[in-house]
Amino acid sequence: MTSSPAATRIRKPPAERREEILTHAAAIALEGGLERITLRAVAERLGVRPGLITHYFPAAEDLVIEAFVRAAVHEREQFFPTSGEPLDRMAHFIAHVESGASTPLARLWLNARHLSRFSPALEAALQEQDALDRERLTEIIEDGMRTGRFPVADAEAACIRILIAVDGSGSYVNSASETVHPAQDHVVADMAEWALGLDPGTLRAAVGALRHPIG
Amino acid sequence: MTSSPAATRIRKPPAERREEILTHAAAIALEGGLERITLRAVAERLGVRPGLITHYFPAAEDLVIEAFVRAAVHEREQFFPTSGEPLDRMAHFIAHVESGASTPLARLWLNARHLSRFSPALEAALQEQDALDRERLTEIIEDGMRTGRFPVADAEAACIRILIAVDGSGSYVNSASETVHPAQDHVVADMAEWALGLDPGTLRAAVGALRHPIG
DNA sequence: TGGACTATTGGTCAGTCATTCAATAGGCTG
DNA sequence: CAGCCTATTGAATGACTGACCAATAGTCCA
Repeated sequence: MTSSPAATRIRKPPAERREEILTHAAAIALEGGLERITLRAVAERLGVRPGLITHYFPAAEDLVIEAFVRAAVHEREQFFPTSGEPLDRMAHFIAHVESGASTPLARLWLNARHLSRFSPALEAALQEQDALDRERLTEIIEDGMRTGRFPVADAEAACIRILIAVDGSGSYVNSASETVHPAQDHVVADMAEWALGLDPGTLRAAVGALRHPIG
Repeated sequence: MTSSPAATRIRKPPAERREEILTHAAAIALEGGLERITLRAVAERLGVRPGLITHYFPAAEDLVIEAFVRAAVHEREQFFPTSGEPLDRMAHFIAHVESGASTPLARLWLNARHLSRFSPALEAALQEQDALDRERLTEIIEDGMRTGRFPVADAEAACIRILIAVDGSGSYVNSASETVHPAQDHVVADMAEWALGLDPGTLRAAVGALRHPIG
């Protein structure tokens, strides 16, 4: 539509072009899955010839991995607020998961978790990103423990339990059907309450308060 | 090894051949993943020409789906014991998951959950199998509720919570590294205790008793 | 302004995949 | 034992994929 069939060749500084490629590859991965990141698909989106992608990423697998990392890093910012009370930060995290806003990311993780079976390099990248998530979440929990807000004793154990709840409910992200049971919608909040030693309903209330702020 | 290069052509009754194809396809899926089910791969395993597979499965996708179902159905029997006290049956289920015996199946489910993104037919089959698992597990829970062994009120909610724990811990099945935290090894038992309203340690003990029976 | 560096192109190649179809031959039935 | 039915083969096709490489042309610098 926009460009003429034989568009004039545009030459960009390597760093910028590489950036551009990664951005579009990450977008493709989020939209359609990591296996849709092909030299041709990325090239077409950029209005460029496939050979150019090979020039920047001699091994296509590396592009896939870097695109995954980029998407994971970028989306993480949506999850973890930088400041606030530990309970609110936890509620924010859970609200983001339960709202469905994290669906594309959940799909991507499911995708990567499976694909890592065939690619040790992707597996390594995935574990690194996993560790970063654990770090962030553990921080929040430790904050809450310091202030006495979270009665739990072992922050890492709680973190792992919460993340397993997140991954577990994220398993169904590709199942189109409606929720099987109402409990499913709030599993993460419920399990987090249990994992953190909070009174039942504490987190659900905090999550609700986030959605309908009073003041 | 066994067959001569130009083996004589063996003609089998269609039902038997079809069965054979499905069995080998399911084996391939369990070993290397659903995407390894190719006409050529299956044919080679059977000592047969690819065209024959097409003859029985005109659309390759159907073979993949049926192979997945076959593997899922077959493996389910390993999970759910037919008789015994509800607590023991639950413990058996959890022991099977936590022992690592279910690893190949967990990999397969992860695989199918991701692939179902691209195939509505696979997605339907997957949901059907999912429902069967829920049914089996819910039965056990309802049994335990009837006898007063499980204090929980909502069997389906408990079932969903337990399965989410299973799927959540199954997410890491392709991550080669050792366990990050000891809590990870027993998440399913711990979460199940919580979901069923059992005293902490009840299920862990029951699982342990299964592994080291006294009498 | 001219020249060098290299980003970009265009084309090729080998590999994998599913699908299609006419020809072949195994084994049951009359 | 002859003949039919169809399970099975062999080969070709087209659509993908990543990788490779020589030719081309932007853009910056001397």
